[in-house]
Amino acid sequence: MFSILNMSSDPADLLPQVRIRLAALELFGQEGFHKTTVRQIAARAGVSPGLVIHHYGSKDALRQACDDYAMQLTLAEKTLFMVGTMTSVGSYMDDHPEMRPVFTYLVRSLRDGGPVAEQLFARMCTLSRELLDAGAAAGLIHEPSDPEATAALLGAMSAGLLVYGDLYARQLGGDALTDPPIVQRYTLSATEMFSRGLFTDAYAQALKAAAES
Amino acid sequence: MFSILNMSSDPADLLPQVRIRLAALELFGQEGFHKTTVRQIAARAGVSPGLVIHHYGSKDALRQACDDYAMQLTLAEKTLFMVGTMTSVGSYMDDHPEMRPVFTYLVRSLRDGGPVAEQLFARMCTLSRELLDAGAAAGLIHEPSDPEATAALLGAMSAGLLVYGDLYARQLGGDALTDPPIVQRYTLSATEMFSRGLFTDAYAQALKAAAES
DNA sequence: GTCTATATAATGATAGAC
DNA sequence: GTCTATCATTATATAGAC
Repeated sequence: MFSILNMSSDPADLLPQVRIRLAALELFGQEGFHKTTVRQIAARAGVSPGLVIHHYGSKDALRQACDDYAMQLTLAEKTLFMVGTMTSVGSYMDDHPEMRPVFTYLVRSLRDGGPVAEQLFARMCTLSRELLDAGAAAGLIHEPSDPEATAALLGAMSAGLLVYGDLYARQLGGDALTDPPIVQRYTLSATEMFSRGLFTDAYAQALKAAAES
Repeated sequence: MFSILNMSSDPADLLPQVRIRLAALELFGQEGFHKTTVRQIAARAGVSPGLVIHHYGSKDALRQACDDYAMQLTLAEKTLFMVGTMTSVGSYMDDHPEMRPVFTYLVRSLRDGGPVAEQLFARMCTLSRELLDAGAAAGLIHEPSDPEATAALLGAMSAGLLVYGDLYARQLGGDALTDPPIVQRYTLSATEMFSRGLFTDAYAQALKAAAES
């Protein structure tokens, strides 16, 4: 029920508990956990500092609530956090603006380390592995000799692009990874790198021989 | 002069100023700037908290001193921080154990963001570009159609491997990226990915056509 | 449930003796 | 240069009125 009334875009319609959690999610994501104070969260949520603690017990427990909330939301979104689908993050955010703070929060968590980062990273590796297997089955991808290691490598690369997307874009004279000209150059160069490859055959064989010895 | 006496391995031989900076470098690198307190730094350096501030003026200025020190040391080390040479980091650290805290500090800085992270990232992109050009000139590497974007992509991937090397290794059942079995699997899978490529020709052409439209 | 006011602890930084 | 002692600020968390 209430499905028609759902999703009011006015924050004032939300319960204080929820406003507090959303405010914390935004601030933790933008400023980091340690730099964010309970008072800032309270101010942004429009409540008193005491109420923040009253509802969540402690600042740490509030972070846990944000972790749970963010992970729950992204478990439903399989396509996020993959190097191959990185370019579609921009349009996804345009369609789901309410997910932007969640995305920012998770990227920040990935940077800060901790349990959420481990979960996210493992998830990115699993997704990479699934895409790898599906692609191989469909004849789109050469089956790697060590799929597990290849998937983990793709996971680390995806994480790097997620965390350093802005620096990457700035290196190319843009503002964000989701800017159309940046997306274009990213897609073309990544496709090139992942198809033709970088190394010539002679170089690859020399490297392989050296590694196996 | 004093070259023969140089490099005492006993921390107690160092000036308090230097011990303080080294202690801060280690703690900032391991725990992060915000979580590290002046008192912790003082305790590790074996001095009083007051002396830390007396020598460096403020905690922020002390961080700046660590930044300068770490960057100065790595400017001399061209080979560090490259995806291609990632596997040699382990043996490099074995030969230069005094560089390990510096390495940890820089990886932490890369995670925390800020000016040092930007410098490091830009440097990794520049190094990637140089290796790309040199490899192309030597006939080891296919010249990319967009070398700048390709170098930036390699920079982001390198950063990801640096920051998530431990998670990558754990995903493969190891402890650290520098463990021999992990190095072996990394090298083989990366060589494969960067030579034969992942995508089949048909898939690559389809992707390229979609991106150019 | 929500607020105001406050307790308590820890922090960065200072002052002054030696 | 170095220490001890302390200040002033800020943080989380609590207590009690409404």
